[in-house]
Amino acid sequence: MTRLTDTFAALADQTRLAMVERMMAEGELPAGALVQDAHISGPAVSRHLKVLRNAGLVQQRAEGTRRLYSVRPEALRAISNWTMDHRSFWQAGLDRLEAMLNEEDT
Amino acid sequence: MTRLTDTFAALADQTRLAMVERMMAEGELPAGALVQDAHISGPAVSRHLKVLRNAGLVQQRAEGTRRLYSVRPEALRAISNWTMDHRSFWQAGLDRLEAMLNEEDT
DNA sequence: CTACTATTTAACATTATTGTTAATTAATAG
DNA sequence: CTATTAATTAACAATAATGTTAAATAGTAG
Repeated sequence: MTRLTDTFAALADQTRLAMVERMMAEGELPAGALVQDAHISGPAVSRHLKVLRNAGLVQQRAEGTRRLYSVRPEALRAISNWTMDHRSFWQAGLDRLEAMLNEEDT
Repeated sequence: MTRLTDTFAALADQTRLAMVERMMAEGELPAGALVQDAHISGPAVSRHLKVLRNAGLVQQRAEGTRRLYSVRPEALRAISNWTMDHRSFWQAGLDRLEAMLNEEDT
């Protein structure tokens, strides 16, 4: 199991957070596509991906010479669970959350 | 506004995460009380508190010679909001979340 | 096999982070 | 004023993180 601090550490960097958000929005992406957006070198991106992978935040799949990366939902769920575990602390009342739920879905 | 990456960075350390969790559970605590639990020196704890403060995760209040620290709910809410913003990605169905809500509250 | 493309690993420099002990600041007690 | 308690800042060492360029690895094409 990945420790929560490792998950947080993986997201404690603008470049990595942006990569993760992009993957969540666009789905699986090859390393090369992620290099385009990041204003850093390929090797740097490659290592950021390694960090994300070691933290269990993304998974890798090979397709020919490409490496396709995608976010692992479990990792995000772990964060969500943690905030939920402490919901009583930061949430004044249930109203806000319920409103959010009712708003977006259906 | 604190950047989300700063919030994650603040929680990317076992010592700090433990301190935050303890403050959420027990409420406002003097720096000294946090030193007890952490197996590191006072100055080290002091700097961890500074990191948490700079990240907007905790707030400080003076009472005599003591410094009372407490977690800022907004910070936790920011994380929760982020996971919620990407809920559609990590959440298979609404079932799980709704179950959680109905379970703990009334 | 050679060349080309995609990506990672290696080697290295720079800057951040974290811990320690010693010194400083600040409030209160006598 | 001096001593005591609470906590922080200073100075320093050790380790980790991040970026760069050059080299290596691995498919695919001809």
